Formats: sequence, structure tokens, C-alpha cells
Amino acid sequence: MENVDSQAEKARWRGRAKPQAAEAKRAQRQQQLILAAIDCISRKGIGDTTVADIARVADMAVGSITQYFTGKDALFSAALQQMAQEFETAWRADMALAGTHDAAARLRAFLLAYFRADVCQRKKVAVWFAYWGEVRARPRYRAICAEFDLVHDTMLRDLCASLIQEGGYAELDPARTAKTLAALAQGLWLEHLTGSDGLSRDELSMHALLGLRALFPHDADAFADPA
Amino acid sequence: MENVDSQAEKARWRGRAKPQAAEAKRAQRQQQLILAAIDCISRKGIGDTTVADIARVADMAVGSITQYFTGKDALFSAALQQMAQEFETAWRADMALAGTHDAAARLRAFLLAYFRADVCQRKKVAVWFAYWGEVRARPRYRAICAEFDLVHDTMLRDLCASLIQEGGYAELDPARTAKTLAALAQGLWLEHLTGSDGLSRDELSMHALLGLRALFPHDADAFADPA
DNA sequence: TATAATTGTATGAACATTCATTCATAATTT
DNA sequence: AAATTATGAATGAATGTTCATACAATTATA
Repeated sequence: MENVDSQAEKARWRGRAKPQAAEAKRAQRQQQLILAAIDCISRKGIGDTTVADIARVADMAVGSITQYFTGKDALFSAALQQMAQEFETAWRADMALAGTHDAAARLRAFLLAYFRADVCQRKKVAVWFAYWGEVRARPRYRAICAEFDLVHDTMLRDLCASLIQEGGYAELDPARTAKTLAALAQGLWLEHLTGSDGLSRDELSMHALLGLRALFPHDADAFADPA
Repeated sequence: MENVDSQAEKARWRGRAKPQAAEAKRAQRQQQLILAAIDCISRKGIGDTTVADIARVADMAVGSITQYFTGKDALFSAALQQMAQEFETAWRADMALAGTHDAAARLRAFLLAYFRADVCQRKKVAVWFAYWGEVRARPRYRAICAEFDLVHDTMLRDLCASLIQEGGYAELDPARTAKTLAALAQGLWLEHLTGSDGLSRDELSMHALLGLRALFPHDADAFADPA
């Protein structure tokens, strides 16, 4: 991640063209490693994933890891960052689709983004929990999570505030309502991960919608289960 | 754990007394190790906790761990088992206090047990997530969790079913309502663990009560915030 | 040909486990 | 009661393994 600058610098320095292709290839290789790391973490956990595992899955040599990341830790941090970034991109996209005016529709889109097919894979959820399991011990992970949580929480609180205003839910506190919904969504992820009766993504969505209807009964229609 | 039988056997065989004291001391020593393991895991995570760490905190020799547990893994499993057992004991006790007739009061007691002072310590929540982070990778952890989840889920579903019947919430499905509440409680644990604005246990309780009131509006009184 | 990228082995640090020894207490014998 | 023997808990240094990182050799690219 930190070599991006030196790449750009080099391009400027030489004045030649090629940074396009070279940089793209470099990015693709980094991506390969990040994907492999995520895959390994989901199957073996953070503690038991070795660089050899990652190299094997990425179909690269162990030495290449140092080429693209300072070390194992940096790779793991980059993987976490990417997961967080991907999720943020996902809910932003879904919200954009829901328009800009209807607060209920936007809130619905936001919360259901948790259960998108590309987000709510068992594999990825396992990785989220692997990181959360280490978050106390590793300040770096904590910092990355905090950065994305901030914008996530702010958005959710604003959505709740809008709906509370528009829908006439004077008794609800926006911040508390938002935290409650966030907790519900993340708790459902845990259910997805550990539940013996493997709840499908659709079922998880319906649990989330049940929570939304309960909190915002006037908008039950907007939060109805999909047909 | 597996020597208990041979101990009892010996007592029977010799007819003499002493197993009392010896067994108690043994149990106390095991306890010391389990407590030390929980402490270390909460501070360093499962992956970075070494037997040396545990021995230091327990104020014992590294070799003593093998004396009481097959190995590091067995100790960790025992610690998880104990945490799960403690939690089950906690909610059972709180429910007993809530009586046997009032479904709402019992459900309230059950859910608020998540936020008892002795259960909802940051330290212990960190350990829960450390285990969940590894649960995919370690079948042993998964089995222990599944065992306790079963009785937990059954109880919660029965509670929801009772209240749905008594309170006239025909539109609610007991199983789905139960899962939703469980997810909310566990999600609030995560909030407790990672939330930058460290929510106090009281605040967490209030979030849970908000969820209960939303789902069961006829019983808002029973689920009111504490004064 | 010069430069960059890739590879896989070499290295040493970190670690869990093993085990010979010590020591306090209980059991047995005088 | 005193002396002797037996027991098994406790210890921590020794052992062998696992792993991340560094680096020298090799291959690809420009």
C-alpha cells in the first residue's frame, strides 16, 4: 500500500509510459495475495494461517509477499481494510439505488446491504469475526475498524433521525435506534456464522426487516418481507 | 477431568478419606489455569497467547499445565466450556428470580442476563469473540458452543412462544422472534467490545429493552427502562 | 544488456511439549 | 510415636518443530 507513492514518483521521474500496465499488474498481484489471505483466514483463522498457506493459495512464492507488503501483518491489515472498503462501497451503492428522498427506503437498503450475496458469504463473515476476535489485541485492526465504523455509524444515525422525524416516532432516540439496528445486523452475521441451522441470507434479511418493522411500525409497508 | 473417576474409585477401594481435600486442591489449581487463560486471551488474543504467558499469570510452572490438561488446546476448550457454563448459570438464576408465571418478566430476565456485571465484562466479551473468530477453524470449539446454544435457543424460543400466545402477537413467529432477539443481544456485545464510544452496560441493557418493546408493544410496561 | 520481478531455500527466533529431578505429604512399618 | 518408604504434584531446562523473514539465485521484461 505504501509503495504506491514510489510507483507514481518513478513514473514521473522517467517521463516514460508504462506505469499504466505495470501498475495494473502490480495491483492485480496484491489483490491475489489479499484474496488468498481472506480465503486462508476464513478456513484456518488468523492465528493458524501461515505465509506458506497464503502463497500456496495465491499460487505465488512466499518471497513475493514481502515484495508487495511489509510483512504478514501488513497483508492482514490490507485485507481488513479491503473488506471494510468493499462493504462501504456495497451499502453506498444500494443506497444510491434507493434514491435520495424516501428515508425508509434508504434505511432498508442500508441494512439489507449486510445480507447481499457478495457481502454475507460465510467465508467473509468468518473473516470479520476473526478480526473482531483480535481487535482488542491489535491496535492496527482497531484503527481500521474505527475509521470505517465512524462513517457507517454516522450514516445509520442520520437515516434513523430522518425517518424518526418524517414518520413521527418522537419517542425514539436516533442514536439509540441506530445502535440497536447495527447490533441486530451484526448479531445476525454471527448467527449466520455459528448457527447450526444455517440461516440463509434471505432468512437473515427477513429477521432484519422484522426488527425494522418493530421499531418503525408506521412504515411496515416499506419494510415488508420481499415476495 | 478424566481422573475424577479414578479418584472416586480409589476412595471406594481404600474406604479412607482424603479425596475431599486433594480433589478440591486439584480443582482449584485447574481453575487458576482457566482464569489465567481467559485473562491472557482477553489481552493478547488466542493466537498470541503462549503457555508461558498463562503460566506466568497463573503463577505456576509451564510444566504444570500438562499436569492438569492434555495440552494448550484442551485448556482453551475447558476455558470456553466454563465461560459458556457460567453464562447459562447466570441466565438460569436470573430467570428463577423472575418467577415462573409472567412470560414477559422471564423474557426480560433472560435477555438482560447478557448485560449482568459478571457476564458483560469487556474482558469476557473479548474472549467470546476470540473464540467465535476461531469457531470455523476448530471443530472442538464449535461443538462446545453448539451444545450450549441448543439449550439457550430452545429456552429463548419457548419464552417468545409463551409471550406471543399470552400477549396476542399472532403475527409474530416464535423462532424468528427469538433469533432476532439473540442476534440483538450478541450484536450489542460486539458494540461493547469495539464501540469507540464505550457503551456502558446500562446503556446496552436499554438498547435491548428498546428491542423488546418494539417487538412486544403491548408489554411496553414490562420492558420499560429501569428507573 | 540492464533492470525489475520472482522464486524458494537458509536462518534463527519463538513456541508447545516432554521429562528427569525435587520435594512435600501420606502410608507403612518398627 | 518414630522412622522409613511410597506417591505423585511441581518444576523448568532441553528438545524438536513451526514459522516469518531475508536473501542469493533465477527468470522475465524493456
